[in-house]
This record gives sequence, C-alpha cells and structure tokens, in this order.
Amino acid sequence: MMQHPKPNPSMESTSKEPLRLWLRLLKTNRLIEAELRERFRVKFSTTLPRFDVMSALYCNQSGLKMSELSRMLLVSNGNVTGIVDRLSKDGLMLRESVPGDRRAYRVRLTQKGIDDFLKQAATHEIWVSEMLAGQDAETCAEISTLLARTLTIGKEATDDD
Amino acid sequence: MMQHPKPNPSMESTSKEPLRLWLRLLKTNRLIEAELRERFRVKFSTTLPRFDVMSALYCNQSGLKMSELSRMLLVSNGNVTGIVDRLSKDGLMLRESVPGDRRAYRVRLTQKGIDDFLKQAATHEIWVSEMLAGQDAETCAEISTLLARTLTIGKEATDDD
DNA sequence: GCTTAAAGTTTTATGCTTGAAATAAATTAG
DNA sequence: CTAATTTATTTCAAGCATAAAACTTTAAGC
Repeated sequence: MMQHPKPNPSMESTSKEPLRLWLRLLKTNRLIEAELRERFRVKFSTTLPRFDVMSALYCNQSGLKMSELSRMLLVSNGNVTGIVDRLSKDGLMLRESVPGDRRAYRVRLTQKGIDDFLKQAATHEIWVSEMLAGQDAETCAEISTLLARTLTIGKEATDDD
Repeated sequence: MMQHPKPNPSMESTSKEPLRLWLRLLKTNRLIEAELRERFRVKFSTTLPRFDVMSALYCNQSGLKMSELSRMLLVSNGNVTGIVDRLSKDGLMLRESVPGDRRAYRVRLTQKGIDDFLKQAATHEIWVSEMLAGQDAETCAEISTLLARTLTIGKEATDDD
C-alpha cells in the first residue's frame, strides 16, 4: 500500500486526493440537486428548500422554532423566514405562538402540509434511488460511513442528522 | 406490514441506503461550503461562485465562451452573466469578441485575475485538506471512485470533471 | 434574395441565500 | 427596579440561481 505514483516521499500533507474528493462531492451534489429540482418543479410545482423545511417539520410534528429549523437545515436565519412565509401563505404550515415566550414562534405543518409532504417524500425516495443505483445498498452504506468519518468539521453538535 | 426493522437480506429496490447516502452527501456538502464561504469571505473578500468561475478560466487561459462556462460549472446561463459582470468590473477578467462570430464572447482572466486566483487556490487546497483529514489519501481516492460509480446521471457528457 | 431554424447571450421575474442591522422580549447583574 | 446582555426573529441589501422570454447573429433551405 501507499505506492507513490510519482516520487513524493512524505506526501501526507500535499496529496491532491482530498481536493479531488471535494470536487467529486461538489459535482455529484450539483447533478443530483439539478435533477431533483427539475423533477420537483415539474411534478409538484415546488422547490427543494420548501421540501427540506417540510421534511424537518414532518419529523417534528409538534413544531419547531425558526432558529431550530435554521440550525437543523444548516441555512441562515433570515432564509428560513422567507421560505416559511411562502409556505404559510400556501396553507402548508402555520406559526403558533409559544406560551410564555412572546419572541418565539413554533412552526407546524397543517394537515394539507402533511398530506403534500407524504406524497412528495415517497416519490423523492424513488428518484434518489434511481440516481444512486450504480452500487448496491451495502456499498451506499459504506460510502455514507466513510464520508462521515472523513469530514472533520460539524461534528460538535447534536447527533441527529 | 413494515415488519422488518432489521433482518432484511436482498431487498434491493426498497432499501433506504441510497436516501441515507444522499442525505449524507447533502450535509457534507453544506458543511464544507459554509466553512469555505466564510473563509473566502474573511480572507479574500470573495465568494465561492467567483472562485469557481476563475478556476474554470485559469484551467482554460485561452478563454471560454459564456455557454461553455455555464456547462462546465453546471449553472444556468443567466447566472454566469451576473458573476462575470461583477468579476469584470473588478478587473479580474474581460470579454473579448470572437472574430467571425459577433454573437459570442470569449472570457479570459486578466493578469490580476491569474495572480489572485493562484493565491486563493493554494489556500483553498489546504483548507479542503483540513476539512477532509479524517481519512488518508488512499481512502479519499476510494470514496471518489465509489461515488462516481454510484451516480447514474450526468455521465453522458465529456469526461472533464 | 427570403424564410426558418439554430446558437449565443442577455434580460426579466421570481425565489433562494447570506451577513449585518434592527426590533423585541426574556434573562441576568447590580 | 434599572441596565446590560442574551435570545428569537425579522428586515434589508447584495449576490446567487433558475426558467422563460427576448434579442442578435449565424446557418441552412428554398
């Protein structure tokens, strides 16, 4: 193992492989996102950010505060405001005031929001399986594990991915 | 129904592993992008999309047409217009008309653009190595290969990733 | 020549995203 | 109680991003 294709002793820190991996991650992500965005637009007339917010709320049907949504989805605070505004206007979710704290809201899916999400989520899972069908389930799991181990940031917080 | 939380050999089509892998990819990407964006902003006062465009142009110093940039970076046509507009205004690149075709431009880095990019690229590579330091170079290469094999879309075009 | 189609780019409308500033309420310190 | 700080959210300006339409130029048929 570790046979150097070129003479480069002690290449630990100068290897191009992390950069190559990052470029591969970036490309993979963009291709999948572009494909999913297009399909969500055509089939459900919605967007990925909207689906993400609804997914987070479906997993927490008792509701989430705006800041919790923001942390969970790894997007900025002001961003969540806009998406929730639009989704609320469409009747998919609503803001309920938190008793005892007049600053905070708790955002919760409406029944229509739940129904819509379930339809979308089932199709979404199939789409993703189609796009990642080049290897079997075992290999997918292996890549997931390897990736999680490789990344050295974002590990301090909660375990709920 | 759904009585198999665990024992489930050979269940190709209904496996959750592709979805789990996609969620892992998404999270990894967002964490790295957020970290890179912040560092680019603080250290170089620039953004990732700007860096991406400059990188593509550095790899093609004879220049690229707008549509070539668009295809290469997997972003929309109109998007490239805005980024190139801003970068040109900053003196980092310029549009040259293509002789014999008055529709097209060829975008090329200026000397200042080249100098800036080289500084940023060297630091960028170090940053990425830091963020993906959880496994050795060999494993990074393995993940890259596995990922490329797993994805079943975006393989029709050119090989230049 | 003329018409039609195709290619390259920009423009427009809309939505996503960030970081910073603003607002407001809750908490803590003195 | 008052003042300062922290927490929760929104607003704002700027940039990023897409899809669709518009514009210009080129190419192809006729």
